[in-house]
Amino acid sequence: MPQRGDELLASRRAKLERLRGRGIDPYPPRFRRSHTTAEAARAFAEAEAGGKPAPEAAVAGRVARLRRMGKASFADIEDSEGRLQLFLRSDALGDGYALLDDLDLGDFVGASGAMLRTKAGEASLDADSLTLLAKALRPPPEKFHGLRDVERRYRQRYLDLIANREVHETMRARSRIISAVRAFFDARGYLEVDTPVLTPVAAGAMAQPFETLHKALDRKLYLRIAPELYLKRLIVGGMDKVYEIGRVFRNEGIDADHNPEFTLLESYEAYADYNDVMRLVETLVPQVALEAVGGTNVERGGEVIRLAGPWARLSLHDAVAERAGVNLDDYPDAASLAERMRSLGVPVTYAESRGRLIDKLVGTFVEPQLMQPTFLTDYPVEMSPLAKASPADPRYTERFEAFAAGMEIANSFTELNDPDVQRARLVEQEELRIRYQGEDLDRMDEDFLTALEHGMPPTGGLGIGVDRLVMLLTGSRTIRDVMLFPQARQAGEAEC
RNA sequence: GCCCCCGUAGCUCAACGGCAGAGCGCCGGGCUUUUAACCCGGGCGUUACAGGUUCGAGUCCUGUCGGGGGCACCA
Repeated sequence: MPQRGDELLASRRAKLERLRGRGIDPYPPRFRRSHTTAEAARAFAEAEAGGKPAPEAAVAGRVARLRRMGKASFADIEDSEGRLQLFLRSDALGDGYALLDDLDLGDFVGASGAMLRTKAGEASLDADSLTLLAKALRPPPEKFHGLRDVERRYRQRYLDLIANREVHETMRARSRIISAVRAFFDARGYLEVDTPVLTPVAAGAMAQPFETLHKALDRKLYLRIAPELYLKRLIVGGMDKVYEIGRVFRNEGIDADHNPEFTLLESYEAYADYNDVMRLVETLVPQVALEAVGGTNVERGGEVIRLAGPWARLSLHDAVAERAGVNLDDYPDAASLAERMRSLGVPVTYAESRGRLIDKLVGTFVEPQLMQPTFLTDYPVEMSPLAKASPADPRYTERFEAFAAGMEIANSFTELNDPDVQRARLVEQEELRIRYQGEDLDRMDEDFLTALEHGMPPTGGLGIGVDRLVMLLTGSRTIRDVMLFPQARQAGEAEC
């Protein structure tokens, strides 16, 4: 099947064969570089400042630009750290200059020589040898406009990385953020653990799971939607402070801040409660920001978001009363609340539970306004089956979610540790799912309930969406920009 | 799952229903300090795919595929 652009590929293949004909291996096994591009430039600048002779260097990278003249040329090569100009002269390279005839943009080369400042003032490597390290058989994206095609940016991320250098910096920031989060928990004596990704019950959150099959056991398994219930088993077992950073999978829609697989941080600390966790979060986020992006202020839509704590605290009840004008206590059941929301113009059906209605109310009137970091606290019990009820008012729980830039970034509660109450709450959720969503999936994790019956100490738990934290700290507008290989949107699977 | 928008050269983009174009890239030639190098010459294309309307379709219509945005879903 002939492809478009065949001539371009044929031209590169012809060069490949010519090189082989000249006894040049287009894919040599190694090249020893003495400096990265950035190191070479730095060493040169230091030598100049100290009045020392220009350093020798062996550098390597991908040819990003090529300015050919008759007997002298310039090639800009790129590695992960930056770009360096090679000054290639016929009299310095001798026969090696002929390599330029078969060199294309995108090829990898190595070069050695002394650093030199050109007439135009650019630090360059005055090459006395030039070696082909890998021939590129396909052309790189256009050098000036870069790669704009969103589909290819994500599906062929390597092209995006070649053409759009800022992607490298976002991913480095992501790596620094995760390292800083680890360092934060490690320094506080938390143990990092790994719990199962393949699980017999899709529990710990409400999302739809991905299913798979274990052949030898002939058993259906689910990719985890949250590590929560396993981490609590560890608290039961006496591991008092644990955390996990791992991938979870939710079979739900894809949009600017949802991807089917994403990275979730969860931590649990025995003898802590949700107030302790609030202090943890408002310490963690600014500290990570400082270490990973160099400051605690980030910009979002022209507004400066100040991450330094302490953060605002606002009860969900008061937030809804203030911003939606609805006193939740006046609408104790789903039907009356749905009626009230309709009068506010919120599109609701009567086939929604009270918890879901409140969630919609908060999502419509409260969350989008929470630009500065805010803890929204004391969620209604219907929305929080794993959280301990407030002793002062059992209609609410000791739970908070943290918002910044209008985005949920953390969820936490004083964990429910009464096994009988926990069972009753989970049974209630099962009934709601069957009644409102027609879901027949068994979500009861009996082993977890057994663990609770062995006794779990009072515990404060936390979940943070790591990708959203990276979005917040890097100013990214979509979750796809902070994940290297986001899921393509793709319409539903073929029906037949 | 629903609604709206988009798909043209390798890349970035033009083209009133009337001969498919430009810049970069690429190919040939020139050039020993360039910076999106420059100069001369060359369009390299199944206009996503399949049908339809029309004298004539990149453009209008239907469907399919892919993408983007919004809604729904995500306790």
